[in-house]
Amino acid sequence: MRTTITDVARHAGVSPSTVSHVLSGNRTISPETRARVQRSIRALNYRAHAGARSLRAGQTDVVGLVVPLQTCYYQRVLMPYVYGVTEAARAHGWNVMLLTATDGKAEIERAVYSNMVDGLVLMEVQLHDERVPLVAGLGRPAVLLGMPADPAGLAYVDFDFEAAANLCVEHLVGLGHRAIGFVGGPQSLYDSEISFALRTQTSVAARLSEHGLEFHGVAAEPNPAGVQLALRSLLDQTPELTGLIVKNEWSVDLIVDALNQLGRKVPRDTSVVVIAGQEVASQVSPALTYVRIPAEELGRAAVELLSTSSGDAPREGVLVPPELVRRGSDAPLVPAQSRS
Amino acid sequence: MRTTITDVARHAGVSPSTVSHVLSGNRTISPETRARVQRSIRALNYRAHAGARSLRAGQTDVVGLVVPLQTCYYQRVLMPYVYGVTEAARAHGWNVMLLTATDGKAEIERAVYSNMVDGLVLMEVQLHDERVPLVAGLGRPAVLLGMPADPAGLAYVDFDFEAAANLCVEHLVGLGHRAIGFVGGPQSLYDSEISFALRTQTSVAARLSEHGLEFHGVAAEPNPAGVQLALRSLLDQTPELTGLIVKNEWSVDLIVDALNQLGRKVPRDTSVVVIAGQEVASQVSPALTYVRIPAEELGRAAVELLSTSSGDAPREGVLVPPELVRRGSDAPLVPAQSRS
DNA sequence: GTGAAAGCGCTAACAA
DNA sequence: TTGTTAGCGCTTTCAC
Repeated sequence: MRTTITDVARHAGVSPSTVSHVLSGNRTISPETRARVQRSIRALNYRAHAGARSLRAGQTDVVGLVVPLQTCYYQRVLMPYVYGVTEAARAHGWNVMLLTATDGKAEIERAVYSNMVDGLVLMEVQLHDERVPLVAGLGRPAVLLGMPADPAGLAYVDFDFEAAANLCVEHLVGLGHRAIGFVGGPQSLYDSEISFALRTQTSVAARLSEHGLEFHGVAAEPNPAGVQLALRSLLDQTPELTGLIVKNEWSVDLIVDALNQLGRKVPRDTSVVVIAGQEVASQVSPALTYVRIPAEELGRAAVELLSTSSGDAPREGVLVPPELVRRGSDAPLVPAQSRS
Repeated sequence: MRTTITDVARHAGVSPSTVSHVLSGNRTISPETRARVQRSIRALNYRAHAGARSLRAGQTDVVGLVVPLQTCYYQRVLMPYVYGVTEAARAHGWNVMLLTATDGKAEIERAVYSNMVDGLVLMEVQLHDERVPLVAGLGRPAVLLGMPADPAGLAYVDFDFEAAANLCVEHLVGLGHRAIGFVGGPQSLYDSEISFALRTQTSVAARLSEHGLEFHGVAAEPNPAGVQLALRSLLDQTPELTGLIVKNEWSVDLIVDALNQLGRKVPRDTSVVVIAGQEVASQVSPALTYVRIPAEELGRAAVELLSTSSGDAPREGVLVPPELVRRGSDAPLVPAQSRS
């Protein structure tokens, strides 16, 4: 049998409402009574029934985390976001329910309409994401972890991939490079219009063009063969490339190898700058110059924003600015004829 | 205002109990009434209030997934398990609540005693895990995703790491290798007695000893420097090694490189066999001979086991047998003097 | 085949 | 400062 608030009340010799108020703290209780009740709570190991509480209070203290897990190979990138979200949620006294929306909208609707969650955090937001208008119409606090083309009045948090792309271009151009290539994620990311993938690529192209430079990009599938294929095709078509911007979590540990196999030394022949999460970038040897995606912080920020979005005012987005860390895979351009 | 069962009843011109029975299906309802009610449900977009239902029914249809996320660098390995668990849970009509037990037992107790979850799946089980006796005493269905020293009557699912270790040893011995080294996970895994880490290492040592061979093992920290350091120290102490068994998710993509840098070609000088999840092993170039850890299947199996553990009978464990896949990083031993 | 009504455990408005 | 009580939305026994 469950321990109920009535059990505690009986044990402490008070009424249930007194116990309730000791718990919630919104009534002045005499110190003695409070102490006695708390002792009983401890003694009986009492916890309020979450269902009853949510029925009565109309809120659950649960955040729904919507993660489309079907993109299997993307999983290793997702975990730090999840971690950030759950940590921040706990700090607010909230629990996290995993909504792996393979059926897309249905699961979200169910969770909200059946009052299982108070609010939502959406991960893996696409540029044109059908979940965004759906969630916007739900009338619940919701935060997008990723920037869509139209946030529909929802708050969002994202890494500033445009600025990151620009930073990479400026860095390489500043080192004298004029022929700069781009290695992007798997084609499927672009097909499904995953927000960051498109934004990064577009910005690289735009900023190169501002410098009067051409854009040379490839998509690389998430495996060794795919990366090698992509690199080869890129360098076959444009052998004069001396700078490489890489936004592809799966190629990071392969890129230097692949370049070596194509007869290019890093950074002597080719400078490489990577945009990636820390856990990816820091695994690699030799250390790569990179722009870190602060996944965990982004997850945290999403929950913080959620805690603010109870109001009805349409919320704006937050873009976290990038920072470039030099780690030795980049070097000033040396004219070909003067190389040792 | 929420849509309630009473709203639906009114809309359909029946009583709430009729609606309830249409939903649950445990009463014979005339086809016309059923159709009318279902139309109303559809029309009003009705979903039962999860809290009310759990209050009344005494169950939540929620599974608590206990993931100690604090071991940050371990995150990339965890996701496939999470995926398997959530998929299988959905198939049972269950939701998944993420319990990132940084405070260990407190969060588990809270979730159970406040009736937020019907059952538990524990990940990252340690050999002597304080959560195991705790959960065993909770009287709720629970499954361990990992084998502890004493399951305390709880069901568990795990990969058969002993068998995997044996398989690796036998394979290398079968190829003629007599000096075989072992590269294990970070020291912290052994310190916290993470079950699989200890079991693997112990089994490798035991099986080697059965063949009259010595055990030479190192722990490697999860970064390039750590792996190189570990390998160097291993090969400094035992330069005659020609076979290497690797159970370290972070070194997989570094091991061949590191061996090259130490002047050893794979598989000519050194044969390498890896125990790792697919998403790790398949990312590497050149392809490594490996024993795949079927993380997703293990997650699924845990939930299946949970669906069976409603009974009170103490449950037994399931060990999933390993399989070795040859991919080219191993070769028969060639005596040193006959090498080209 | 269907309806009325009690009660799951909790909170808060109302009483004292 | 504390107790009494109604009712959140649902299921299910009991009655018809």
